[in-house]
Amino acid sequence: MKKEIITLKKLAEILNLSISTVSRALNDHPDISETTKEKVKKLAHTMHYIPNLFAKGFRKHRTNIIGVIVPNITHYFTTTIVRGILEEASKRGYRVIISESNNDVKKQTEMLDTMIQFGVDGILASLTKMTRDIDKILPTINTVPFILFDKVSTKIPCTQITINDEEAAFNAVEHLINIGKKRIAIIKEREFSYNSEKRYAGYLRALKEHNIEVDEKIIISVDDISLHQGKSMTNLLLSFKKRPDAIFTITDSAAIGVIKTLNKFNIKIPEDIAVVGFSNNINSTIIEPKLTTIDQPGETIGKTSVKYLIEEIESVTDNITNKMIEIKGNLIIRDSTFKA
Amino acid sequence: MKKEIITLKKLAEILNLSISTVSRALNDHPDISETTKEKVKKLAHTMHYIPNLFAKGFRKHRTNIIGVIVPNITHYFTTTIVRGILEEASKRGYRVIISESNNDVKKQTEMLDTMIQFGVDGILASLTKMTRDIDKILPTINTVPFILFDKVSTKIPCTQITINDEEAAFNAVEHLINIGKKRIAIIKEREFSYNSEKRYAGYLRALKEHNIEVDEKIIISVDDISLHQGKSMTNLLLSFKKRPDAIFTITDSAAIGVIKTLNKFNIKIPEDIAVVGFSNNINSTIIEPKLTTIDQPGETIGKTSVKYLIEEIESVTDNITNKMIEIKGNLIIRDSTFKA
DNA sequence: CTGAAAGCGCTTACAG
DNA sequence: CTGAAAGCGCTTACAG
Repeated sequence: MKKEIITLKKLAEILNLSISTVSRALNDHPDISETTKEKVKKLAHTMHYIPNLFAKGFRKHRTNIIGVIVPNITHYFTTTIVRGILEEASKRGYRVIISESNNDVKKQTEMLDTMIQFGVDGILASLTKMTRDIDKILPTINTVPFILFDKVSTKIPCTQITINDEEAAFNAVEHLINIGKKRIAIIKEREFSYNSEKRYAGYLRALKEHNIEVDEKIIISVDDISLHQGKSMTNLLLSFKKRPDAIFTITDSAAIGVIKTLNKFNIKIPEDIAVVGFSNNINSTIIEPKLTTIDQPGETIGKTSVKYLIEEIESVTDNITNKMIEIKGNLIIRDSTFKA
Repeated sequence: MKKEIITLKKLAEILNLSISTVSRALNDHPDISETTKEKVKKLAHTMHYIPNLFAKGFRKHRTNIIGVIVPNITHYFTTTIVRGILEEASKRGYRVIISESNNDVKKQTEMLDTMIQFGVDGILASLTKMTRDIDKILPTINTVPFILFDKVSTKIPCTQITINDEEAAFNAVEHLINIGKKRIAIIKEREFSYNSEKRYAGYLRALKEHNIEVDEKIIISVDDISLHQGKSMTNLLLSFKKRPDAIFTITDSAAIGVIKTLNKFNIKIPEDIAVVGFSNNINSTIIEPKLTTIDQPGETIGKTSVKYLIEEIESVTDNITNKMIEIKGNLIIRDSTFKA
């Protein structure tokens, strides 16, 4: 079933040229005459010559493969990043190998090792939730160009690409203030997470700049920021004597849980309680009322990550300065905060 | 910054052994004495020897890479398949390279070529919507083991893995009949699509087996089966004198459009009109009422595809019989058809 | 049980 | 402008 494989050697034999010349002709080496080049290229074309990229990569100590690790490939936002990565990588002649850590730190470490062993030219990683033992990751950073995106950690010395969490959250909360809300609750993550902390910081700054007192009671921290937690925390918030008039959650899924619960109790959104999420999931327009949220430009994050990674890979010098890149997220105002 | 690379040669020098012996020791060749093996393995371990898989693959004419092509990586169902593929492939020692065709036939062809050129051991593909010119795909099938999943085409002679579209649709429609519905509309795709046709066939069979007359008026075909089309086709259906009492759509997104429109007109679901989708998207539990639908076990489809592909890759004989594998989807009954 | 040697398909200094 | 040769890191028939 296998077709005969055409190699440089075969072409050389047919053309009565040396392998070196054929190789150089195909690579447009300036030393080779135009006539020879044409001859060689023509034959290569008609015989459907396909260079063996493995031999090439092996020879050049380069594989042109980028390794990508994500915690969960089924998250919509992640897939938009992946799309950006695939597009930019393929445009620049790189292939992409993807692994999913399933938020398992051990798996993540294994995958990093496997990728190194496999000979990827560089790695793009989004960390698992609980990546505390940075020790396991540091060795790989020193082996191969390494960049973090989305779920990052300042403890790891490398270039990191995130959304402008703090500023975007600030804008979201300021929007709530602008529509007249004065008692704004936040639902965030309890465990330290870069994104959650930044968004919380943005929340605090917005309140401060608008002289709104911070009330610890309506700052809710949960272990697992999910639709389910959004529901139960809303129940909690509704049980307070002084109910909030707006709820900002650091993810859309939690925000959807909030809306579902408010709907259940026939609480008017946004009049009684406004809701803002973060991510612009596909779900955010399925729920009624549609959710005001921050659109995270996943494709841009993916493309940018690839750009910086390839820069490191192809850089001739070894002294790379680590950068913190923030991609702008945009507030999308929908019915959950605004009544047309 | 690059660490020194340990090779077989280096190990051999240190141990005063030949490269061949070291290689064999590491690969547990029976000829090598236990003492030597131990010595070699110990040093390899302490020196963190990592075999160069590219050299290995190059030597053995095998890359242990599987190429995967999907039309749209952001679709939830696709990501669950991808998850299954990644898991099964990694378990069997294969890496996965993913490409997204964006439903562009030309891109799809290019990607197939690139993958072949890159030397993947086999390809797993889900086709673009309009893959009519099979000619472009046939050459690759003859070059490398090739399997289709999800979006398949009977015109291509290869093993194909799909959900049991016909049967699942039959079950869905029979369920509607069982809850007392007698005038069941279907929203399907106009252009020939394997999945759509199969689901339509299941619909017809269910009506037939229950002696319900087929009414062409409520068999709606659209170009693009989307939420938006779900909405407009519902408007159309509602304009009929004889309205349907149930709507079966061949995708969840269309079904969600249906529900949104019915909600808008305060039509009771499921009492006045019941709704069934197909896929079990995440969205199907966000919408109210929650959507009855067919759960497609994406992970199983992914794993099964990998299983059959690797079987072909590692098969010694060339005569492989093409199989049509159907993975069972399960009807998930929710509020859009059932009132507890 | 171990080693020398060939070879996978390519690139590239070196020589002419 | 072209060629012979070395070498990337590994495996494996062949020989001893």
